[in-house]
Amino acid sequence: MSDDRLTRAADRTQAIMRTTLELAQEVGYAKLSIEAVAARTGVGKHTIYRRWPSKGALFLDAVLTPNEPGLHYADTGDIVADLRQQIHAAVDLLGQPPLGPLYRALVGEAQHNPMVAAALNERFIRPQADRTVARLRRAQEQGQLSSEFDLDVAMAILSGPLYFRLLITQEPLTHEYVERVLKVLLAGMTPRP
Amino acid sequence: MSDDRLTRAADRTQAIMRTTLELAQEVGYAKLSIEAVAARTGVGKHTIYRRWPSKGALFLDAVLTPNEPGLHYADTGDIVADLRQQIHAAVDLLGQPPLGPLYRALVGEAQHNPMVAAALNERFIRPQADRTVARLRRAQEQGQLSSEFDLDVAMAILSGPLYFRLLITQEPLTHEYVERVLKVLLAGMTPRP
Amino acid sequence: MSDDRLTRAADRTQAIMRTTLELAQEVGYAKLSIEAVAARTGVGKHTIYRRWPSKGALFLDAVLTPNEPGLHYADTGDIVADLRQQIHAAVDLLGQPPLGPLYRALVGEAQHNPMVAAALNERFIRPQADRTVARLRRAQEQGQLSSEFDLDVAMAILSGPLYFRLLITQEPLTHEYVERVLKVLLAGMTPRP
Amino acid sequence: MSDDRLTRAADRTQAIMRTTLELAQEVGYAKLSIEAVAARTGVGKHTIYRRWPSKGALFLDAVLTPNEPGLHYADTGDIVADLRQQIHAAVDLLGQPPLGPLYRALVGEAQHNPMVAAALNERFIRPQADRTVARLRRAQEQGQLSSEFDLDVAMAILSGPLYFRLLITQEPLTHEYVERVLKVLLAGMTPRP
DNA sequence: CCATAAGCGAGACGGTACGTCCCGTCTTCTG
DNA sequence: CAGAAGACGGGACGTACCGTCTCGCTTATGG
Repeated sequence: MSDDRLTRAADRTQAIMRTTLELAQEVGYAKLSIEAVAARTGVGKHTIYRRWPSKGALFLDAVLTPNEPGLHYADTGDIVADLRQQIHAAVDLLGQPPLGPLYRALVGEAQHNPMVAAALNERFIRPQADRTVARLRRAQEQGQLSSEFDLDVAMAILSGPLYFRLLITQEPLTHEYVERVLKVLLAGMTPRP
Repeated sequence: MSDDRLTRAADRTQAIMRTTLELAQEVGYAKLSIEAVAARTGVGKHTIYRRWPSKGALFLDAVLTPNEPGLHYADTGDIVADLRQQIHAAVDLLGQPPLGPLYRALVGEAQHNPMVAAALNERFIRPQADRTVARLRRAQEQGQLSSEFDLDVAMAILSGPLYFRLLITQEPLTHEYVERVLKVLLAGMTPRP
Repeated sequence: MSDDRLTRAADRTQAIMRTTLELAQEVGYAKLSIEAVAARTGVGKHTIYRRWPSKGALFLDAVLTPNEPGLHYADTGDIVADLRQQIHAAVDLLGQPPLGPLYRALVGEAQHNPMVAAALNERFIRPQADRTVARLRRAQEQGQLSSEFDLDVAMAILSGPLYFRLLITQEPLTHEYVERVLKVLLAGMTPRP
Repeated sequence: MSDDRLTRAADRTQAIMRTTLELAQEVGYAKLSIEAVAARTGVGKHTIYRRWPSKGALFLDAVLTPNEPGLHYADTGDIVADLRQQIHAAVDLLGQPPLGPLYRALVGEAQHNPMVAAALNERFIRPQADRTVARLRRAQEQGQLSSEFDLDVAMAILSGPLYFRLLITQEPLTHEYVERVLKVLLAGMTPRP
């Protein structure tokens, strides 16, 4: 049956991605090798190359598949509360193992590999950015934000400092930090009386 | 003479770094190899390994040495003008070839290699951050900024969105973009009447 | 109908052998692959493996099937004329393309693959050797050869130098050469007065 | 010292050839792999590829180096005795393990690989053939052979049937067999009264 | 002012992994 | 229901670099 085949193929795909994460956590992305993934999964190398064109593509898939951003963005009616909730969730997700280091490596790889960069954007970055901007726009329409406020930039100000810490200064990503960022953003965000 | 010797050694060091940049621009950092750098420079591999412990360290040196941040931060008395000037300079430097792509690769490498991350911070990121914060502090002391304004976060809000574009969404880095960021930051920055 | 089926099967068998010869002539036996034969014939690999256990067996079949030795050995009554005719025919067959190089490869393969060696003997070598010896025996019985003459060795002296040239020194196989061999053989062959 | 270096290199070369023979005897030439030779010798693959361009070339060297034909051809004054001695020595060498099977494989490889064929001729076949013909010529000059006797063909008649047995019919190579060949050859060789 | 050691180019070396090819087996779907 | 299509685990290919290691050859003082 067709189901069987898909299932079997899917099983292997899953198993390979699982091993990839395992090995990446053990030895780091830099020392990860397709050879080792194949060996540990008990799979021929070709079975991997048939599915992914490069180590980067495999790693991207392995990291993002279990972490596709949820489809909804909380909307309690209170834009500040909603933004706060989201940014803290991001800190929890990216600021610590297991995803943190993997995600850092993924962004690192994206600097060398345009295909990875594009896929990362499409599957992870843009969806979340779009939902954030959409939520902001709703708030603006409801008069919670001044009408000339720059929503795209607001989104970038929420994300940018977080990535700056994560990738550049590599200091620990804390809730306290994003709270401070949020506070500054809010200062310029709320409609002046 | 000792001078000669140092000069000779320095010459080689310079030559190797020059070749490294050349090759990195031709084939990209990922395909750069110490073997190729040695061959093109006309130097034994050992001569490279004697100076740098890894490809990452060599690349970092090659990229940063000609781009150490200047020692001063403009201070015209007008904090807004000064910040604007700096951020536009950063866009000019990082937002286009030749440095742009190299710098992206360098940050990418820093995600896999803690030594590179540390050196990048020490030689490039922190000095500039410190000077920015110092300039902000001066402005605050002069009453141009509200006294409870969060200077570290302000600096991160200037840099973060820039890096977010450069590394994550990989859209072109424009002056118009940083101008918009600056505008939002200023909204929360100036002392409220 | 059963006829159809057999015909269909035979067609495929023929087609596979034809492709095998084609490819062997194009790329040489060493680079011949069952994969390529299957692909070019438009046949599943399994269809080949169902018929032949190995590349060697397939190649043997492909080479020998159109070249099974004829059933008769000329008998004009003149043993010298008959031997001469046969040996020149052998030179024409094996000493030049298309069969020459294929046959050399086949003998080469026989050195690694006992099954091929056995089949080669059974289908090609022994039949011809037997007929040669039989023809010699008839001549001996008719008094054209001295009675204590060693017929098996005579056969080997006719074939051996030919194979020596073909396989070992790899000089061109000429009619002049076998003529000289024949002359020496005849010197020890004819009954001394 | 230069000696050290040469010695070191020669040591490795020797070790690799030794392992090659070992493995060839264990698994056969067909299943011999450069990978396995490298692994068992404790040597990088490149160290083998640096010395030999192919498995065939390596194998040829490994087989022939310890078996270069001696420089002399016995000359007791009795051409028959000398030929007999040589041909029996050949049977002893090629007709049984360890060299027999290896040599068969080598000739097999020569059918696919012109470089191997050429080297085999140059290092093993031609030297012996030349010495045999030279010995025959001496005998002819001394009147032991009829003056119009075909020396090249005589040599081929000594070697050919031996190779015919070894490579084609693959029957055991016995002293009795070559003795019978010799006898027929002698019949046409000696000057007729 | 020469002996000596340090730096150097060259590149061999044991390794690891690459990405590809083909093996022979197995499964699926189609004509 | 035989056969094409091709996925699969496996093994080897030949290549590219890794980082370490001699090896002779400058060359430039320091005894």
